[in-house]
Amino acid sequence: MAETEEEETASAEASGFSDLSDSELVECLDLEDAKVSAVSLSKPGPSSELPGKDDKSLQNWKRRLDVLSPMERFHLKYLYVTDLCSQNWCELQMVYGKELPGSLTPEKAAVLDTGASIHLAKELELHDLVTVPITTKEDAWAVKFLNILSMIPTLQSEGRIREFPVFGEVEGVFLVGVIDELHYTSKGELELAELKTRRRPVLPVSAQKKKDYLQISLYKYIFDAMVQGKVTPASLIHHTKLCLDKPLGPSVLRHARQGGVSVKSLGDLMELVFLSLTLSDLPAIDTLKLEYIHQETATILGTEIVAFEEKEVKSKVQHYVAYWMGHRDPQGVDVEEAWKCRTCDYVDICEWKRGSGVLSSSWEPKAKKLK
DNA sequence: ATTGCTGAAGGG
Repeated sequence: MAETEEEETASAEASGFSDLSDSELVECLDLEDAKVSAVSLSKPGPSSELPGKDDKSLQNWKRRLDVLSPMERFHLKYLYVTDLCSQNWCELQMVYGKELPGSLTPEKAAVLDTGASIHLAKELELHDLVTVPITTKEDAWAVKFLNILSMIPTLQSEGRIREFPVFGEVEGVFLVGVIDELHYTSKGELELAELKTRRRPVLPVSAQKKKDYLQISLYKYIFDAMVQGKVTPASLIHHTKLCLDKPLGPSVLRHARQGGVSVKSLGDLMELVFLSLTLSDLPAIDTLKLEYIHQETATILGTEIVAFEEKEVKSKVQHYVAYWMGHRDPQGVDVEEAWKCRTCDYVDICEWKRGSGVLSSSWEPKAKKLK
């Protein structure tokens, strides 16, 4: 389907700041007032501050003042693994990122783009990419499932795959992510390898490493659960609200047939994936490896084998999930990590007030344009 | 829309 010039312009704008609808704007502003307002509504106070006087808009107003959990407020049914990782870096920054999408500085975006194309180049070393047009989220998940169905045998026969999709419940929240690389080592162990490209030719500071540990630990946690049959089709459907009876798009069906998979419905496909995951003799991930390379020169800056600490991962996730479920307010960084604010795009709107003893004058406030 | 929805990761 062809797009007109006008439509393309409109969709480009929609990816930026101006994308906020009226209701979303209200929701943002309500962040701090929500609880107070909810209380004041219970008494028949002066209605002059309410917009409109008829029942309908009053009800609307009330609904918006309801204390919604962040999952509800952002209309999320699941989270990305990298959401929790951003949360690990700075929870408030992550929240601002959700509220004001597309506000990265061009400099940062360029570094991310470089990283993304290095990853893409590595992926293309292993396989070709095929574009499959999709129209529904059911189509999107179907393509993900078809990828899994083709990748599992490839891993078992050739010993290496990249960009393996993972999904599953962790501490009450459903997580979706993509494992950078899985391969068997010479010892026959299944190793997860995560490549991190860096702008400067130096190893990351420990805060960055911790975030990367969390990322690959979550991947292992979810992957292991998948191959152990703990991620069931029922759980997947429950969290994603996929419609099994919605017919798959023609391009998806054609792609499936070309890949030798004869399925008619999404339900069929999910059952096949479940069987393939659990009956292909896939082991749990044995080792977690992080590799840091310099973007410009591809110099290896360092390689780390990370120990999987299940209890630590779980308790971290519990803490993060408490925010998403609305059990606690979001937090900014501790004073010791205030250096992170120096490169934060939201530094000039951030309301995180340092606790004891740090004056805002020592913060060299740096005006940054949000775009 | 009196309403709905998601490529994930990309680096600091």
